[in-house]
Amino acid sequence: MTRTPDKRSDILQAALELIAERGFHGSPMAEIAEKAGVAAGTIYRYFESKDTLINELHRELEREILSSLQDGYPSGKPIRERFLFLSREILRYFIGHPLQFRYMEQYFNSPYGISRHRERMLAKSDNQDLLMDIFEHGIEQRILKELPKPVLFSLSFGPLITLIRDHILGFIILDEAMIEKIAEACWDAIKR
Amino acid sequence: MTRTPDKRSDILQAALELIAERGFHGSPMAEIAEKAGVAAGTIYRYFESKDTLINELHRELEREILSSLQDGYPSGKPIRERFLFLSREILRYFIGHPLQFRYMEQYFNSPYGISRHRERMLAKSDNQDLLMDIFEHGIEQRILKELPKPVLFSLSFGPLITLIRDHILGFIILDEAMIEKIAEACWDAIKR
DNA sequence: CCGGCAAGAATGAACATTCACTCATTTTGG
DNA sequence: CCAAAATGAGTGAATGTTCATTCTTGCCGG
Repeated sequence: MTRTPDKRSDILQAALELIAERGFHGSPMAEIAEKAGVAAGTIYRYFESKDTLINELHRELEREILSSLQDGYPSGKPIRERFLFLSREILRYFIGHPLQFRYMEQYFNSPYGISRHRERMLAKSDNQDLLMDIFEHGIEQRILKELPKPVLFSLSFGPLITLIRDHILGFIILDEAMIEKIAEACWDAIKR
Repeated sequence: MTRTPDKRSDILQAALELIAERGFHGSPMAEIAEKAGVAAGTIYRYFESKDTLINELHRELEREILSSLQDGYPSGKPIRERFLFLSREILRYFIGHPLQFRYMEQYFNSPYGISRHRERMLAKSDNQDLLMDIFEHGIEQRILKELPKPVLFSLSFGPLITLIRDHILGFIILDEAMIEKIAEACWDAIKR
């Protein structure tokens, strides 16, 4: 852990690294503190509890990922192209950020993530969700299959999650050519 | 918990129910024992440790699921039909067995499952794997996309996992008509 | 048919450990 | 020189596991 003047960031970074590779329960506060180059008690000056730390870290990662996806997004282009852009970018982002992926996975497979998921699904207006927009218009224009949006979502992103995990665990290698083929296969799943 | 003469089964059943809904860490041995109508120490007459209990439960569930998938499998029929059969059956099985699904999910997102996954991926001959057979012949006969088998696997089963979870959490409802459409969408993802 | 008895099964209180969190004390920096 | 920041030993609760003790069962000699 390289010490910086910003202890809060050090703590978040240490938590990310530890939790990504050992899970929430394999990451005691004492160890996070040590990795961050900070005393155990210090964490509680920046985060109310372990739960708070975990949730705030999730929020920060989510923000980073969303902003990375918006970067270079071809708003004006056809639906197919926009969809392929997002699929490719998600694959690339997580392949380049395995810790973030492992953390998010842990998070979503825990009580934290499930309640968060619940909030999102029941939320009236889902902020600026690029994907929902694609699905909405894609169905209207008869380009996409006429399925509920959560189903379209699962068809396109379910495989990506599984594949990224297998890549990170070293079972397969996703190079650029493979990424392209996968994005297109996902498109085939949802297109009419 | 209904008491039966078979304490081992009682313990496994209690563990399944508790862990499925609260996770490994929300399920202390004392509580599993109580739910099984057994004293804490008794569990250790049947299972060496909590880890052993968790792994043996996984094995039993896996056996049940596999045997359920083999039941009625249309061996002689064309590849497309066999694939659709498996997709539908997996959806149906887990929709009818939500505890089993939640348990398996917990398991695969834990150190237990990751090492198990590793074993499987590196195993030479994967016993009688119906799916790998479909992929193998599908590629040969130019029916399926020419992609590595793990990729075909993710494309077909990644979405199912996500969808089953959303169904169990109550976010969507998968009826028979929807199951059919989903299985066909998965087929579109892998077919040439 | 009975009474006692040995062996396995079951019990649950006690133990050791782990871990999130606290707080009296020390260090830092302006 | 003092207020805010940081420290880390200490605390109490939770939990996996053990084991001395109790209970159950089935057998056997009388």
